[in-house]
Amino acid sequence: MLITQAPKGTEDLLPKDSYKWHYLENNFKKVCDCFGYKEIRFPTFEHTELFERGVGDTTDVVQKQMYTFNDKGGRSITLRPEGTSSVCRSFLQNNLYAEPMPVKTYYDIPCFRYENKQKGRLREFHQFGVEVFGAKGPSVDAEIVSLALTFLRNCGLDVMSVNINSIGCPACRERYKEALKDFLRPNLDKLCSTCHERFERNPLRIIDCKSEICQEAVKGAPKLLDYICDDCRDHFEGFKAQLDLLGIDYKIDSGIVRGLDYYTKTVFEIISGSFTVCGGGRYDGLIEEFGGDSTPGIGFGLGIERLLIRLEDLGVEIPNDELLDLYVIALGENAEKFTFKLAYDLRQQGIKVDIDHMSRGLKSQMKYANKLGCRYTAVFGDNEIEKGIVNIKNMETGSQTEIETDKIYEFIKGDNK
RNA sequence: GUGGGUAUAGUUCAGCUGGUUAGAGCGUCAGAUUGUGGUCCUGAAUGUCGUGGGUUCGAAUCCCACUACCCACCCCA
Repeated sequence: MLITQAPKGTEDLLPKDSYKWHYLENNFKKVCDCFGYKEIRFPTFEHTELFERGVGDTTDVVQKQMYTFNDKGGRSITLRPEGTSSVCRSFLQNNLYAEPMPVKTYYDIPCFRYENKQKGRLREFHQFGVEVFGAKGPSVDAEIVSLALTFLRNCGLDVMSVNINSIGCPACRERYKEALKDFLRPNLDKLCSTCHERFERNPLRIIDCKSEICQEAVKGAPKLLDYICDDCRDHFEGFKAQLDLLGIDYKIDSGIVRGLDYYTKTVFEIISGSFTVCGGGRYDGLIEEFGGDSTPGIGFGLGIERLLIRLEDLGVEIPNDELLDLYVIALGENAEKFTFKLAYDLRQQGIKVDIDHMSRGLKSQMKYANKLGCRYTAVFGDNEIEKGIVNIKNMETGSQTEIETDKIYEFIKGDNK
């Protein structure tokens, strides 16, 4: 049983669906290219400590969701739960800080988190991401949001909202935490048990607790935005101004806290339906945390599976541009040999051609061609081979054109434009 | 990790309060007078009824465990 069952929370990508992924991947690369981002690739696993330090060892991700094991050399290794930590590590290891700033990168990776499977939530999931280093002004913040939106819109996603917030720098957060605790303290006993525990350790989380009691207790609580320092405030105002400049609609959602420790100042989410399709923010202290010189950074992660689910729910058709140009049908043994060679020659020239491998009848081959989806079919029997002339059928219109066999390449190429 | 639901052909599902050879649509394959697909018509194949155990003369149907999926919490992409 186990051998015919993929591990929980993993999914196969089947041949009939792969074009969808290719479409999104190509689209993302193209958009990143237009925005001046270059691809970075890095290992699937890292030293466990990288994520403990980067993501934060009090976060859920690190505490209970990591795939961690000891390798044969006794090193503690973890399958990456996210991309940012690795990119920062690579930035330092490869001296990318010596390159012209800002350094703008993108990636397309699988990530791993051990948690309960649900729709749009897998143990191995895939994300597109972007990370920028060295630019501290708010225009980069707006740039990556606009990049994500451009990509999503190009994919056909039009139902979504952009929610933004600022969680300030560590200094403002400390001040705010104290204010929040002062506000909640009188009602401390009324909070739900988890929030009771959170009170000292991570009071910010109480704000978006779903329990009704806590929602009630949080009403009228001080807002983080009112406690951020002048520098953080200026940055946030600048961020909003840049979004306005681009005509991007957004909502300020003071509830966005994000579960990864490294975020500072800007945080944002792009929501569609019930999913956070894209989430990210600024992490100005992370490179320093890893031992580098203070370098601002910002990025986002975008869930591919979630995006695909949303596109499907909304009835958005992903175009399939991987269809065959030509399906060649052979009648009889002679023709099979002839078309096998013909297909090979056309394939050498870059035409997408397929042929029958089952020795089926004409009708079956036509049906097969139709199901595969192809632009043209050509039927070869002894007649065609002898005369060197064949009928090419346009599968969309049903019309046929008589052409010389050695003109097939020109015919299809000419039509490709 | 916690709570609830579901599990029947490739797929979506039907199968009444346990009773003989478990059904349908879609899909697949093959035909429709030996050279042209998509519509229509005809026919065929396919299930240890999620896995293991129990109750019973008898279980797809009732009970338990396990596994997977779905939903909520938690968290996040």
